Amino acid sequence: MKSIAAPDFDLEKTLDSGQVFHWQKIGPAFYGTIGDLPVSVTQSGTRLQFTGAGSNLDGLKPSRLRRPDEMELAKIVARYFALDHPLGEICAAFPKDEAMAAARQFCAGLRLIRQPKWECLATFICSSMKQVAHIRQMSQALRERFGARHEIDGHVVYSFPSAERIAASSEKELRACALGYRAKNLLATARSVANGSANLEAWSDLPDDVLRAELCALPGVGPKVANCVMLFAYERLRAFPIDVWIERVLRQRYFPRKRKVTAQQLRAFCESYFGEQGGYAQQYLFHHARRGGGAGPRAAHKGR
DNA sequence: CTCCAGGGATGAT
DNA sequence: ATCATCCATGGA
Repeated sequence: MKSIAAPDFDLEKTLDSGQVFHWQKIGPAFYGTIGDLPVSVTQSGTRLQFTGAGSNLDGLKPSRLRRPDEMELAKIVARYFALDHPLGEICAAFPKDEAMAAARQFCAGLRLIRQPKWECLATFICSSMKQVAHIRQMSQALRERFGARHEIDGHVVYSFPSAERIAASSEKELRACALGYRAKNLLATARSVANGSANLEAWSDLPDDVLRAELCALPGVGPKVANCVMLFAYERLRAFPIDVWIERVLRQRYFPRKRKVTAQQLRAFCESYFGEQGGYAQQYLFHHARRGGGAGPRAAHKGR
C-alpha cells in the first residue's frame, strides 16, 4: 500500500461534509471511486494510505483506460482531495467573528474536493429537498443500476454513470432509483450533456457569472445547485451556495433579531463579507451547523 | 404519527 | 423583485 503526506487534512470530515455522497467507511478505510477509478483511502496521522488497483469482475466491458501506476494514483488522490490548497492561508483570511471561529475550529482539516463535473452536477440535481442520507441512497442506486462495477480490496464499488448512460435510460428507470420529481430534470440535463449542447468541460474557462448562467439554464439547476457545482467541480472558491442550513446560520448569527431579510440581501452580504474565500467559509459553516450540534431546525425551540 | 430535507419551475401580486 | 404552490420520498 502506497502513502502520501497529507498535512492539515481530515479525511473523514472532508468525506462527511456533504460534498460527495458515495464513500463507504468500512473499518478505518473509505471505499469509493475517483472518477472511474476504484480507490480505498485510509488516514493515519498526517499520512494518507491508498490502494487503487482493482479489476472489473462483472463481465462488462473492461475499461479501456489502463490502470494508473502508484505514482500516477498518488497524484490523482492528492488532486482529488485538494491537498495543494493552502488551507492555513485560506482559514487565516476568514472574517473574524464568533461563528467563523467556531466553525474553523470544528472543521480543521476539511478540504474542498475537486469533483468530476458531470458526477457533481448530477448528484446535486438530485439533492433538491433531500437530506444527505437520501442523496447518498439516490447516488448509490444510480451507481448500482447504471454504473460500472469494481472491486477494491475485496469490496464492491460502482462508478457514477456517464451522462450518455443516464440519457439512454428512462424517467421510469430513474424514478425506480427513488429520484421522484428529480428524475425528469436529471434525464433532460443528461441529454443536454450527452448531445453536446452543454459542454461541461469547455465551460471551465468561463467567468463566474457566465458559468453560473449556463448551469442555471439546465433543467433542475437553480442558483443553489449551480453554486455547489461551481464550488465543488469548477474550483470557483468564492461560490457561496445558500441552502436551508446556511440560511439559518446567516439569519441567526449574522442578522440576529432582524425581521425582514430578503434573499437578495443575504446574497449581497455573503459576497462582500466572505469574499474571496467564501466557498470554504460556507462549507465550514455548513458542516459545523449540520454536525456540530446547536444549529438544527429546532434549535430555537430547545432550551439553552 | 408529523416534520423537514444542501430547491427549482411556474404563476400571481 | 418577492411570494405561494407544487413537486416525491424517506430519515429522524
